[in-house]
Amino acid sequence: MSKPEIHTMEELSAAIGVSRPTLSRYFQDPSKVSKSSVERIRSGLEQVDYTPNFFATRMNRKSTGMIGVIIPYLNDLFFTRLLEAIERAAMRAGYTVITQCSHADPDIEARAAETFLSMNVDGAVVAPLGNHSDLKVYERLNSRLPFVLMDSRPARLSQVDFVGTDHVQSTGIITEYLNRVGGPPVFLAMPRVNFNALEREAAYIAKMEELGHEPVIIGTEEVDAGGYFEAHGLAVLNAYFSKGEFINSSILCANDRVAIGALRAAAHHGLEPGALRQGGLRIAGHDDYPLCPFLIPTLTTVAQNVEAIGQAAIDRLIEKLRAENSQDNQTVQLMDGVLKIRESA
Amino acid sequence: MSKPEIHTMEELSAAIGVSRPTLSRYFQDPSKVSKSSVERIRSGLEQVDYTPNFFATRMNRKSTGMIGVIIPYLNDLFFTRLLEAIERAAMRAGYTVITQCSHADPDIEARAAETFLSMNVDGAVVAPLGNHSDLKVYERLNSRLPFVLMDSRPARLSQVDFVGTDHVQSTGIITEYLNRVGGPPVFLAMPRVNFNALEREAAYIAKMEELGHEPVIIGTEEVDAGGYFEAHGLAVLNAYFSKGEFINSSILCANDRVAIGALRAAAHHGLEPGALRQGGLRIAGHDDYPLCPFLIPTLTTVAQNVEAIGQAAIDRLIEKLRAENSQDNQTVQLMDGVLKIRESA
DNA sequence: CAAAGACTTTTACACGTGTCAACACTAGGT
DNA sequence: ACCTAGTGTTGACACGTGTAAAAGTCTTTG
Repeated sequence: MSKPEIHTMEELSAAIGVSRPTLSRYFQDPSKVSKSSVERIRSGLEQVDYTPNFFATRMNRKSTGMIGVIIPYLNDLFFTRLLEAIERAAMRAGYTVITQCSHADPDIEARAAETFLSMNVDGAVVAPLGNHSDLKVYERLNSRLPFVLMDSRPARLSQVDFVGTDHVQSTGIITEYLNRVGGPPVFLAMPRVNFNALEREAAYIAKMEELGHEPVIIGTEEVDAGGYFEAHGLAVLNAYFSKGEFINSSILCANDRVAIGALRAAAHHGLEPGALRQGGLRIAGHDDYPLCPFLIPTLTTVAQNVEAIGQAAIDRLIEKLRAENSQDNQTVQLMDGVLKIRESA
Repeated sequence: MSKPEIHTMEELSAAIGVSRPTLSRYFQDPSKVSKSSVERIRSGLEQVDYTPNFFATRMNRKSTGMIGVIIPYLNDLFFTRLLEAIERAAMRAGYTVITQCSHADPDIEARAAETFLSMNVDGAVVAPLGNHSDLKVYERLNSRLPFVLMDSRPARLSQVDFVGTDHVQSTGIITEYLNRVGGPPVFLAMPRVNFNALEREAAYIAKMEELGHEPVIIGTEEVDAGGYFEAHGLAVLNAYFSKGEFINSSILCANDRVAIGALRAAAHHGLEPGALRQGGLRIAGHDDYPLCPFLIPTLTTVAQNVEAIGQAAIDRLIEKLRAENSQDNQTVQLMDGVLKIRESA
């Protein structure tokens, strides 16, 4: 571009004849400057190429206007939906989101937390890694910042705000549904990489006992799935189907990605899971992964209210950082899951 | 934690009896400080809670060690794979990646670019939004920073480095394959939201003419798909299948997400696309979306070498920012696609 | 024992902007 | 023309760290 580059407010001040502090106030809130100055500055800015330095502006402000978010994986549409919900909510509230992905590595997660602290973010929202994460990282963030945990909750962490799905409810309704339409379901677990895996397992067991049935859990063993839940579901069920087991069962998968593998295993063995088959194979999932309506058959599942979880996490965070000194109590918000009945069960 | 918090190097200097400039050098490169001091600092740091202020450290350094990345969508596993590849490559090279998602909004994309400029990032990598993006944004970044475009390339943008897939080659080999095993394929287009959509269309047409066949393109019309490629493919093919059209054709989808919708449409009409059917319906995609091996049937496609694209983008960027003053020429790197033959075609 | 060398510390200034108190200015009313 | 109120501007200091030159200290070498 042909516009001359200007790098500091000082230069800009000299160029358009308005004092530097006035410019500073203009960039923060134009209404704090007289109309005549606003006009002069605005027309001046059209002649030159200038944007305030990001670091200098954040350095000695009380608030940086930034919220740090840590997500465990990116290659999972559930987390990307959650992230989008959070970014939208934060944007509406006027905050900038800085995202870090821990890539399933506790060291990276810890490093990201330190980065947020050194950046003086106004608050942090974290979706925990799971078993492998270092709880001290969360405690440290919680003690120094407005902090909210979401999606999955470490059992032994108290005094930390949490927003997520009520897995007792969500897993409960789908267990009940499967039991009603197809008999007592089997639970196809996923590798216990996060706390939700265990919560859903426990919720399944509780509901089954309430219904007077024996819980049956498969797939807890490690399978070489390369970190892909789909491959895990596929490998586990392939093994059982090959032996002729669970061919006519209702199978509740720990999440939709596992269920995608399960559907594939069924197809591979010529089985057609579905609600229309009387007494036959049924497969259901959990989460309402965006692809569910496009699978073959379309996947019955329980939807997590991702949008609400993201919004609530940001709402709670902002509530905390507005009332910094009030020592309010721990808040736990659990959203209900919604049954999505489709073809597969 | 019980460790006393220290907020400035000055305080730290007083606390452990080492001068502040020495501390500054220690944090940048411990080898620039004598062993005795290193030992003293290290043991001192274990007694207190201190991390250097992120903004202050970046403010008057020549290099911020940060690379800005802009991605159009998050809810697409292709882009998340690309992002992961980039993050890994950047991390290996010692750079911190700042990611911004433009959410398919050119205004957000432009704002993200300005943010990067105001942060003095060392370089920027952008996957363009597509038709709607403002080319001036890229030109501006390119004129002020080491800059690399990836994945999709605006036709009218010259003098900008690019890394992506050679769609003439990739679309060519799958067109040829389909033609060989199932007769001349139809091209199921996707909404022309990005430049790759057009490049693949053109490559398909060229290959068909080379083979002496009439190209047939469907699905260019807007369908109300809510931004989901899967829904687009489903809606378009549902309409044709209902009329009995293309029921025995080879269908090349513009990408795998469209193909997922296409598979669903086939299933909905009781059709079974697959290589094993002589002369029947075949469906293929493009990209090698991670779910391809789990679809029913598993999806034949052309794999983009995502890992290589990410690595090459970072390599090129670093090459540029190391040799800032050398006015080297534009570099365009096109990676070959690899045919992935599975069940669907 | 003195001189050279290797570090370290000190001193001083710089980065670009926020912030507040003190100041200058304009407009309105008498 | 004068005073006051109100608003806008300016000067001065602050934020936390990087950086370079000068001065200091200590160890090693002749």
